[in-house]
Amino acid sequence: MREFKRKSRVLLIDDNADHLRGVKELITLESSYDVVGATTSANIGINLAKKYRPDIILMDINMPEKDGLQAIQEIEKLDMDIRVIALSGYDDADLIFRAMKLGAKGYVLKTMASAQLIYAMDEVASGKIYLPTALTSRFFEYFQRSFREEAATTEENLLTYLTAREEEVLDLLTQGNNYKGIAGKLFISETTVKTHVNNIFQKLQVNDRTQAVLYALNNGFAGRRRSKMAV
Amino acid sequence: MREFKRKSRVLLIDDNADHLRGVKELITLESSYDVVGATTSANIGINLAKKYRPDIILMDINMPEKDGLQAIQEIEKLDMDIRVIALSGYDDADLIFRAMKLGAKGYVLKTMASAQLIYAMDEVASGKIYLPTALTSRFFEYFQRSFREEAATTEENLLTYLTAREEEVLDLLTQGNNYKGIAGKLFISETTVKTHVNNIFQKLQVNDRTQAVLYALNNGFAGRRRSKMAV
DNA sequence: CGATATATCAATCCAAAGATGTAAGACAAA
DNA sequence: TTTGTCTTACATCTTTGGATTGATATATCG
Repeated sequence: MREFKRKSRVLLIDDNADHLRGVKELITLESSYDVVGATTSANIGINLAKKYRPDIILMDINMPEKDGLQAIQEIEKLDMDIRVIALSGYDDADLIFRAMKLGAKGYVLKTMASAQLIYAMDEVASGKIYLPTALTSRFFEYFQRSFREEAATTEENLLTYLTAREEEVLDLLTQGNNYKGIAGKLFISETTVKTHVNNIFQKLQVNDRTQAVLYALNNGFAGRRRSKMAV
Repeated sequence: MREFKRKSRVLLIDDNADHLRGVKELITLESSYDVVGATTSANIGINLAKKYRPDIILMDINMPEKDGLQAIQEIEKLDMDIRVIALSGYDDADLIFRAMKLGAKGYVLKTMASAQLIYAMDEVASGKIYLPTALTSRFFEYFQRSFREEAATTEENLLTYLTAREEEVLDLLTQGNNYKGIAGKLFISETTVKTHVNNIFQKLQVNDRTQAVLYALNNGFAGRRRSKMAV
């Protein structure tokens, strides 16, 4: 089956013309890839991508004119099943993290052996996501650090002092309910809700419902709302 | 230098006694590791960890009594530089994601060759984070999917209708300020703030400040507050 | 058993928040 | 210049929210 697979079509985007030429030659030597375009401009590259619908894009992400990361984002938005491999001169954890977050299917250093680039392309062409082991380690260090910081602040958590009922009330607060709404949903009177809410304020050491909601969300109160990580 | 390195101390936690014994034998055969403990109970394991301070823990994460993930979390909280490698029978993306998020330094399938387990231990002992390539791919698929969904919902965003000043006001709202606080910080009168806030309510189609804040936080309003991903 | 914690409800009272309408000055685009 | 948007500001009125005090019923725990 493998020998009948059609060649994968590759688009190259790299503002360094020399490097662009080098990579192009390297890939053209590989019988399993066709270079359908090569440009030093991210914007032109995006247009070429729309036009030629390559299978894979090798994208330099350290470009002055337009940020390669932004270009990745725009290409992903097209939702055309174009797989982007980020090329970079730096093994900066933050860069790796952001590239992968934006949907890059691989991240390869320019200093790496050409065999590794081809291997990455093979893996990505077959639908996998490829990160060199060393970069995977870096990625995870960054990834875990961002959660360790969270965990640290979650240590002493005023939320633990809330009773079960108070948690229910707080949960409804974090959904934007007012007293009447909460009372209706819990089948209790509005004044009872007021009592609970006031007790919550005392325990969380806040002055109003907005602050209570913010405290809850910033301190691991799930509230069935999925959240995010800043880019 | 390598031959002078002291043996790494390993603690095994696996509720399956047979598997526990097998792994113990396997590791004892390796000259570079000492098994300092082996237990079928997560709780006992945590206590052993405190007592013997192993370098590495191999932790089964599919245990009925106590969740292995929770055990990882507790061990990480100890902050004793104990490196946990998750052992699991399943290559479930969500399990991998949560284990790594909680600080596991590796994730190895029980079905994998023993050589791979030893390799993972070698890598982790040397300070790296190790995930088999296949699992790395799974992890990233999960990782990227969680962001794609975000991007999708952020498409049509009522926040874009806000003026610059309104965004400033909303930002202060998401920090728990009341009218007086916002007026003071922006050097404008309280009535002006009221005007802005009311306009914000109209544009975001909400009824009160809490709902406005929730809308902002759930729709990519950065608000200089780092956020999280639910476990 | 008595002490304590929780959940329920009510009556006040004051402050804060929200709705609505109006309007003036700045500024940019048509 | 005119038009429109944005920012500022005020007055008025209604509703909601928050603080406080006190009361009752029901568990749970020692």
